[in-house]
Amino acid sequence: MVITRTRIQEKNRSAILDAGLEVFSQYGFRGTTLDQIAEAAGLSKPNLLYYFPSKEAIHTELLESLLETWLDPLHALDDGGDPIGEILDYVRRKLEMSRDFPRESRLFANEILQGAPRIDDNLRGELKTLVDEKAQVIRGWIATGKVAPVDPHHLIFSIWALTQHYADFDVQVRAVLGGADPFPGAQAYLDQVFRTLLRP
Amino acid sequence: MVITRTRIQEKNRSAILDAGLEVFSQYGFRGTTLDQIAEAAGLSKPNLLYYFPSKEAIHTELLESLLETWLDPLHALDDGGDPIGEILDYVRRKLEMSRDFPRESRLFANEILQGAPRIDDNLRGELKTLVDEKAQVIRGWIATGKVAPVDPHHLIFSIWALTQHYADFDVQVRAVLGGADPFPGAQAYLDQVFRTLLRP
DNA sequence: GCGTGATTTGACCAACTGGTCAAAGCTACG
DNA sequence: CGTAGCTTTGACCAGTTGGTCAAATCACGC
Repeated sequence: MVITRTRIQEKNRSAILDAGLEVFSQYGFRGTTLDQIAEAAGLSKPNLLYYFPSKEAIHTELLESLLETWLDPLHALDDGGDPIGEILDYVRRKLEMSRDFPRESRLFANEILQGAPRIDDNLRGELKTLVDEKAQVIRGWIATGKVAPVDPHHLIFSIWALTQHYADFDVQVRAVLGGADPFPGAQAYLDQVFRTLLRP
Repeated sequence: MVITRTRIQEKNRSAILDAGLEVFSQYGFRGTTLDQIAEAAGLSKPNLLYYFPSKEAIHTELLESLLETWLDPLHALDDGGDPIGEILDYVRRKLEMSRDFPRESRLFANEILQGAPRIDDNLRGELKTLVDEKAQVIRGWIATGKVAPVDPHHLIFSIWALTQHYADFDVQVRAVLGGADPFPGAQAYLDQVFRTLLRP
């Protein structure tokens, strides 16, 4: 079954999703109102509900498309590549996502802070499977002496923490830096951290 | 002016603050209702408002007492101590706070995610001052060759990110680990990360 | 330019929200 | 005891919330 959509539908649906991302990522699901989304999207509230059946539906669609793209960089971690280069590339890609898609990062953070009520299954299923698989790859690299021995799970957590921090805690980081763009410095610092950590 | 309080006041005020911490840290300010707090505290809503003038007042009091204690570990970073030992101790203390006071960490994360509307001044003022001061201490250690050359600001950010991650993203971390306690492993991993990073 | 289906909206609703208030209940102290 | 002041609550209020609906408006192929 193919969903056909007019140009108007295309335009308004994406305006709503963009507005929803903006507001949900700041206030979380419960803290967001349909009126806020409607205003950000430049539509009336009943018009919102012509395109989406409920507030929940907007949030669900955002979360789903987020999860899809969120793990792409980890998927790309290649068993056959140069180990340290692969990991440093992963860090770079994740940091770029924090820079280019901070709202998506915050939407995810909000969901987790609330106890992940809507994506708990995904975390325990798809995510865990993927992480376990990549942890095995890293273990292989360690076994052959190409990477210093580290706990692969905590290594992955630390990459998430360090990169997402620059999106999720952006205001704090910029406040401390006096407003300067943190990303160039972050890139260099993270490179240094993981290079020294992983050198065998 | 000394505020005197009866035992009942003492007990109920702290029950409300505890309940508020529980709910605010999960749903943020806007996403939290007085009824939720009242139920968690085991009081009626009017009774809540007998002890605090408004929802805002509960939140403000929580944030203030949080900020006070949140930076204590950083204050303790001692110019005169053993450089690498001082930094590793700071990491340890911050990780212990994530383990023992995860709700406080999440309350703070929620506030920052929302753009820090209530603590922006504090971030740009007190926090920035303290961080700049400690960054100077670290720069001194680097200059005398006691610590490898790293960007001190990003070093501090990375300590915050790595330790708070275990509180703020607890459900995700445990989902991936299959429910196991992450903290012993985190402690060992973070020790390793900063030891290798900072060794001159 | 006309008609049909897509789009938009004002008016509306019940439930919930933060907050008030007067009256009732309770407690400590003389 | 008794009572003055502390504590608790049911009833209430105005504003907000997610969501509905019928009617009005619009866009597009014929």
